[in-house]
Amino acid sequence: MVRLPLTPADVERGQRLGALLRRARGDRSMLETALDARVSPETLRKIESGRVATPAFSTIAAIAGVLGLSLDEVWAEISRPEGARDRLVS
Amino acid sequence: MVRLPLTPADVERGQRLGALLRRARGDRSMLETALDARVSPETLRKIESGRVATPAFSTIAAIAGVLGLSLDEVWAEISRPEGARDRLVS
DNA sequence: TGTTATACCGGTATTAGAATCGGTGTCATG
DNA sequence: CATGACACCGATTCTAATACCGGTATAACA
Repeated sequence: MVRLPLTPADVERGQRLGALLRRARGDRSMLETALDARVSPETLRKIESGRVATPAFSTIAAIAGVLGLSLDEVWAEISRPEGARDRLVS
Repeated sequence: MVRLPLTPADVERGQRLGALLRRARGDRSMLETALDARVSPETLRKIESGRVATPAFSTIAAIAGVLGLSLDEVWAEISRPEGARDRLVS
């Protein structure tokens, strides 16, 4: 294998990331947020909808900067499914 | 255009990111660090040598986690070239 | 109604990240 | 000297991120 396909864990983490960003955006315009972060509105929409599982570090950093989010907190949130519902393979 | 090529600014930021990670790794083994972060040793080497300009958020988060780095501080360091006054490891 | 603005979606194009392989250099230790 | 363990490099493979396009839907408003 050369470029491993996304694992289900990757996909789920991407969905949590998207949901988090959408919540944090609140009632702000998606268009304005994307332009402020200097990313394409399509890219922001795909990330928010969970269709981009592993976006670039710089992309997330730019969006988080616009939304006033801490990258450390974002990572902590999405890497452990909140609610402490750890359903890993035992 | 469809997928914009990397800008010189992207490349330079990638190089700063790599240099920062390498300094933070200190005398730790590159192999051990990569395995702990669950990334390929080649990937870590490419990021440290600045040959991967825009790595994935999850990749950097995993490496930073192993090295005990704050993602917010990493981003702050590499996104402003002027403040390149890194006196972490001398 | 028609217009405007935003969000959403499928399809597509193109670059780039992530990983493997094979080989080289080095340094320690047997 | 030989061997083993890392680090490094170039080439290659293959998937995924980013972005643009055309179209649809919806709501606000003149």
